[in-house]
Amino acid sequence: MKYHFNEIEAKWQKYWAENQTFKAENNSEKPKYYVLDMFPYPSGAGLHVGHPLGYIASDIYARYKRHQGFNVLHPQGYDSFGLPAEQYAIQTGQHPALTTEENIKTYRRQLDQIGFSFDWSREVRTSDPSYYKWTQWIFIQLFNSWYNDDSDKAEDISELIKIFTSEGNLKVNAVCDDTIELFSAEDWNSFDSKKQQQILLQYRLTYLAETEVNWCPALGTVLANDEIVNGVSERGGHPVIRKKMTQWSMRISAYAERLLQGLENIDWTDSLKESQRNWIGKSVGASIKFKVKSLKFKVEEPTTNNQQPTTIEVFTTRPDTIFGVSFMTLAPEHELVSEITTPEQKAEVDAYILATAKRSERDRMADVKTISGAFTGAYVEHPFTKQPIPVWIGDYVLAGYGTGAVMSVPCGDQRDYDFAKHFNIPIPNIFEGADISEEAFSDKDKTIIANSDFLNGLSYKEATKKIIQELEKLGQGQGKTNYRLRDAVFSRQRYWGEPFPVYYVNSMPQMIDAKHLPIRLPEVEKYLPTETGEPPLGNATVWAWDTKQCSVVSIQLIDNKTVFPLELNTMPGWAGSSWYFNRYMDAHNEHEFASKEALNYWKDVDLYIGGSEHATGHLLYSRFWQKFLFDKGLVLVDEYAKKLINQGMILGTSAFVYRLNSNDFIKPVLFSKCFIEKVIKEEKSYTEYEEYKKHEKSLFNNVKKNHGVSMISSTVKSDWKHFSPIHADVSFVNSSDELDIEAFKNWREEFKDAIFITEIDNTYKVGREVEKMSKSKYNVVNPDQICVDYGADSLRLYEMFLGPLEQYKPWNTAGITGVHSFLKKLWKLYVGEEGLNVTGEEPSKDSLKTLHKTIKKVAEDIENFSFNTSVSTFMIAVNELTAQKCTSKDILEPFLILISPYAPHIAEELWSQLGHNESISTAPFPKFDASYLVESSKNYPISFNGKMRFTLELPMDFNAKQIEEAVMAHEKTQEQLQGRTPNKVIIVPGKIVNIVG
RNA sequence: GCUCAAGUGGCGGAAUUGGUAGACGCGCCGGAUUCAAAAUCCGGUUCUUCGGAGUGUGGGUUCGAUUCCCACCUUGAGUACCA
Repeated sequence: MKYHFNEIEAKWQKYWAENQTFKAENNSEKPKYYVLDMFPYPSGAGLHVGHPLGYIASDIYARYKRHQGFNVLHPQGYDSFGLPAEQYAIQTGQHPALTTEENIKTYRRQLDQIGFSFDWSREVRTSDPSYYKWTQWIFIQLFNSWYNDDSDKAEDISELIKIFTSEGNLKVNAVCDDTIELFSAEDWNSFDSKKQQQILLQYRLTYLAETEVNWCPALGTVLANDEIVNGVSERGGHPVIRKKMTQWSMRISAYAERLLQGLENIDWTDSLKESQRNWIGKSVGASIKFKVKSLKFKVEEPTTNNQQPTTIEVFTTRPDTIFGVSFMTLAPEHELVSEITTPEQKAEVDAYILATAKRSERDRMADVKTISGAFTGAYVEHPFTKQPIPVWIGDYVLAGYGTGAVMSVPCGDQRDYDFAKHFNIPIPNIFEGADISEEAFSDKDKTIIANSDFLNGLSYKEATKKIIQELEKLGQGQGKTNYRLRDAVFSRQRYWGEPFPVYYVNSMPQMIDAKHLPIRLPEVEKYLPTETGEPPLGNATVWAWDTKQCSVVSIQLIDNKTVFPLELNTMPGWAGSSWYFNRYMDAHNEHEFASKEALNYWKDVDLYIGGSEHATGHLLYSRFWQKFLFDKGLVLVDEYAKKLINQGMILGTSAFVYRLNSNDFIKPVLFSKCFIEKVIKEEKSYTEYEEYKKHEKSLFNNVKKNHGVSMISSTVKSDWKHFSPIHADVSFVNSSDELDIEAFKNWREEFKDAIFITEIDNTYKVGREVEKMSKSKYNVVNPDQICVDYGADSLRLYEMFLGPLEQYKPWNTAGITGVHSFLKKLWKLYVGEEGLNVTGEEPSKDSLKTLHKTIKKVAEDIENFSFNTSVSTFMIAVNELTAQKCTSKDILEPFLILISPYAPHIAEELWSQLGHNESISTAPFPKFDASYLVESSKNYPISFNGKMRFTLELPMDFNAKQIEEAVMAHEKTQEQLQGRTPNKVIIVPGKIVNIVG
């Protein structure tokens, strides 16, 4: 009986589906274990061999945990809202829901054929109304919450209203907009409803605000910072400009400190935690207020009735250097710029602002070295020396960070230093013993302050502490911690996303009552923005909220009395993926996003596997939402994933043909790899060069003869080095790098008549290079064909065998024959020509040893996520058992359980052939017994000065003295020593012998 | 620039606490089987001037270093005027 993998795999995939083998129950005697893969977006291209890598690893772990007696939750679903389906809809008119449905079908078929142990009964899709109902619901909870810094958690907005009603906002310690005005209870109660709503918006965890956004005109949408790469959109590479728009934002900044601290308690990779720390960007320093002088030496008289002079607030991490301030710099966008600029400087300042606004983010980044700025004509007063300090604007100061203003200390900050040099601003030195003639001195640890009044002689730490005290006394500053983390824009001008459960009364946003959710995505004629520049939902005809009927009605009924316009933006991609891991616990609950019982049972994800590209997007936002849900008592843990592993990317091995760049040939001329290599060698080796010249001659003669080219012009020869490598589809190339010329010719019209300059043996060899796997590089390898040719078990084993899970590694289909023939050997160990080979025979000592060392190694490997080494271990074990002619059921049966997480189909089949009626999936993992590994002797490596020269078999129970005697008496020892007496003999019993001297 | 990974045969990689470097597989070479091919099986495969040398380079610690320390080089990823 042969190993018919296709039949076996189809049979067991059907069995698992029909018997719901991997369905997880929400209550069980067994301990729980939750294994999760990062949410896939079902793209139209389907899976390539790189995608399942993480899924295979998590599947092995999930199956292993079932063998260990855990109740395993291993779900899968789709992050099915997103831009590609929408862009396809724009191009073809096909509804994104249809495209998405088809893509999901393809994905599902591909996933099923690899034999994953997913519990498909819990599948979720973010674009399904029964799912996004709860995304909308969470949005409403965020809207109805504010962040109380005193209790350090989110609280209900009704609590805040109570405080406002009874005592105003003077004592409220909340995370809110910076521009909040102070009011008393009387003020609050006298405000009209609109004003009250405006104020509350400044506190809510999701709020509507005019924000400067990254607007991409080509896509007609706003992009998040992490969707922009090098100043252009990540998708499509379109230019991005800055624009002010009214947008929903998420007050993630409220959670900055907790998101940072939370990293200490989770077992995620260090590089990922580091990225999140950088992204949160905590810096400790002080905020300092500088009073603006209208005239050069006089503080401006208060003009408003609140009796406060205009001040500029700065954030600095070096308040200790305050006596080194020689100018102030504001971002050109700073709101005080127009107010403080003097009439004489107005023209210059306006021109500068205009120039910087025109420059795209990309331009600004491209030339960081160009120093530019303008003097406003205004001065501020130094809080201690009372000296005037000129105020400049410069685009090296970012409006979005800190207060958008810096106190410039050129002696201590390189950018301030460069700016001062460029504009001839004085650079006072306030550091003892520091040389600032060439560059700024920014070493905090070596700082000793000088020329700074009461700070003289102090270190950075001492001076910082002292100056903050002094600033507080003056009421002009305090210690402050700043975070780089910005509030996240939550509006997208797109169609294919979650609609907001929001309508507008008197231009103020109102939440639709949760009981009317979901608010379904309306139908539209076109998926583009409207002619007036509104988002695609502006095309919807039935998109207004009737507050009487509590339903979505035609926009023609809008009267702004009982029928109001609905929000036209949709939510971003990260909305649905920020909480899906909780939904899997209770995927079909219609009354709650998940029941208390389910949440209490599963609690959190024990193992989360996915790509590191989500480090600062999904993985930060989802932690934020989880913390919010935790504050509201809706989930039981504030970090949802205990352990997270990043799988590395599988890279493609691209194939290249080399086209000669010459106009002398009408047809493309493609050169085989050997010529290219010779060209490279040309400069290196004379003999090679001569040989190559001979080649060249016969080559061109050949070209002339076969292709009727009568002349080779001299330009061709001078252009000889100029080849263009062109990607060839890897499916035309065999394992010896030979190109299927006919297939290549038929591939694309332009190559139909191409002239191929082959190797001497008439084969055409392609060049190879490792690159990211992508359609455009024609190096994508599809798992479907591999499953047909070698089977899913081979694919699973091979993906693991390639190398460590976390590493980047190139795919090479040729190598799969190794694991495939291993599976055939495994099969043969159990099944012979006439049927099953397995007997009730007593196992041999050697076979027991093989089994138990395999149990030990495989268990350790899985615990350490070292799946590649397990595959080697299986190979070794099968080689050994075959050599031992092992037929014993006592060995072969437990061995199947070991391999079942990796190659589940073959394991199930052989398991059933051994007479089991139940699936192998929950068979208990074999127990390791160390007694089978005890050796009676050890083959000692005998080293001389650390170099191993020979080995010597000695009894295990020899002590150091006996070993030494045996070694010294050995003839090879004497041979090595050549009469010398060793200085020292190091003996580690059971390990090594090292003779020194 | 900064942060984080990683550098081992022709290739993917192994060596878990410092103790026989190159396991396992691919590829390649030789052989068996076959009319032939595929498949299968067996043997070999770091380099070598056959003394040895050897884990990116140069130092160091140690009886002993792929493993620990210092400096540097290269590659990849992330981030970037963050005050």
